[in-house]
This record gives sequence, structure tokens and C-alpha cells, in this order.
Amino acid sequence: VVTYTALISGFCKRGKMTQAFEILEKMQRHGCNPSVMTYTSIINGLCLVGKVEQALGWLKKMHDKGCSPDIYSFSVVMDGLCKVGRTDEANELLTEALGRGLRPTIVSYNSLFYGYFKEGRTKKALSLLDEISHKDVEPTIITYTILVHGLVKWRRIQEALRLHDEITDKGYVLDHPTMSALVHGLCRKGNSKDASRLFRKIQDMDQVHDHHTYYMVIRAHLLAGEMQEALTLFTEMVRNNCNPKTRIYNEVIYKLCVNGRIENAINMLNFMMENGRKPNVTSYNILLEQLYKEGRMDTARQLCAAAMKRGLFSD
RNA sequence: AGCCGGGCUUAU
Repeated sequence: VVTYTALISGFCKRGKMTQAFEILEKMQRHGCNPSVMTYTSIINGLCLVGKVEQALGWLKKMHDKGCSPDIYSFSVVMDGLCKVGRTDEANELLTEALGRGLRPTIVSYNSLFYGYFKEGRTKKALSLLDEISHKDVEPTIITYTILVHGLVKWRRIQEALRLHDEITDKGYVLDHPTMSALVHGLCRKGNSKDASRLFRKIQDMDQVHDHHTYYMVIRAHLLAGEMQEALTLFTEMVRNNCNPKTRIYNEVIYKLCVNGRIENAINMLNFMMENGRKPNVTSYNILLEQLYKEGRMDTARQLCAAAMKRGLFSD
């Protein structure tokens, strides 16, 4: 049963439901009864591919087959409902689970938070936060990320920042998703200065940013036309072994071209290759277009040849 | 063996 369930879970997580069901059938043919975990995996998979109705059906079905859903099973369906904007139903499901004597976990509440924020019901989310503070469940860093992200989504940046202070005061160590949710909020406000200040503040607390967070702040600088700041962060990112994706390189190269710094742009292309990142067709197109505009056909031809040597533009 | 969180809306 364990092996079958592991297999099924693997397929479900990748959304390969046909294959998951095949295994389920096979295990039953071999006289193995699916366990709670088996059913929960299936239900999870159905939610992931957007078939929440079927997930609800299976929740009933497992019960009918004498396999009582546990709090995980309920949480999975709740999460599925919350993700598609059916948070009220998720809440009812939680009530049902509690009525059956199951103990709620923070995960169930996390899904509700996610859902309320998604639907723009911030008040509801915040009152839920207040409600669980009287209960026997502790918020985790994931809870806080959902809250920060939700607040930021509805432009309640100040509250998000306040919450961030609260979290740090409580001694939680922010992880990458939390940091980037927060930084994202400031970037969205179009406030590259504040974003960059927060970015530095986090670094001063000896936290290391990952490439998501670098990317956001670099983008914010690029959009604001702050080329120098963008480049500084960019080199810092490379130095910190946060290998930027081709896309970020291309955005920087593009900006350099637009600013008439084509030499720097070409250097950036070389820099990119030195750092083990392969330019793609777009990288070359950006540069070629600019070279054409400037009428530098020779350089363009050389670049084109170099690209073809690397197997691009083969057609 | 099973549940929850972050960026990319116009880089060519």
C-alpha cells in the first residue's frame, strides 16, 4: 500500500491523473485497499488540476468506503476550494471536520487566509487571525507570508510592513518567500527607492536574498530608469552566486541598448557567457536590432556569425 | 507514502 501510494502521490503532484488512477485500479485489482493517504493524494491531484467538484466527490466516496477522511484530507479540499475563490465553502468544510472531532492545524487556516485575501476580503482575513490567536494553533512563517502577500496585494503596504516588524520581533527568521513578498509590495508601488532600502535593511540583518528578490528590485530600477543602481545590484547578484536567468540579462542588455550604451550591452553578453549563462535568440535579436539602427552592419554581421557558431539562427 | 506561502501583466 505504501509503495502504491507513493507512486500515486508522485503522479498526482505532477497533475498526471490518468496515470494515478491507473495505479489506483491496479492496486485494488491486487487486493490492496487504498488508505487515507492514498485517497488524500488523489484528492490533492484533482484539486491541482482544477477539478474541485470531483475532489469533493472523492471526499464523500472515501467516507462511504469506510475510510474516514482525516484533517489532511479536509485540508486538501479546503485548499482547493480557497484557490478557486470558494473560501466560504472551505470554511463550512472546516466546521464539518471540527464537528467530527478532528483537530484543526495551521495549514487549514493558512488556506482560508489565502482564500480571503484572494477574494479581497482583508477584514475577514484579519479577524480570522485574531480568532486563531485564542486557539491552540500557532501561525508559522508560511502563515505570515500569506498575510504579507495578501496585504501587499491590496496595497496595504503599511500594514504589511508593520506585520513584518511584528514577525521579526517575535524572533521569526524570514525566509525567501516572505522577504520577496514584502519587497514585491514596494516594487509594485513603483517605489524603487523604498524597495531598495528594505532590500538593504534585510541584508543588514545578515539575510541573503535569492534570485526572485534580486530580480524584482533590479526590474524596479530598470523601470525607473535607474541604470546604475540596477547594474550595481546585478553584479552583486552574480558575485553572490545567484546566477541570473537569461531573461534578466536580456532585460539589462535591452536597457543598455535603449540608453545608447551598445558597447556595454555587448560586454554584458560576453559577461553572461563567462558566467555560464547561454544567450538565446532574443539576446542576439536585441543587440542586432540596435546595431542595425545605428547602421553598424559589420559588427552586426560578426555578431550574427558568432550566434550561428553557437547554433542559434540555424534556420 | 498524503495538505499550505513569493517574482516574471511590453526582454527581441
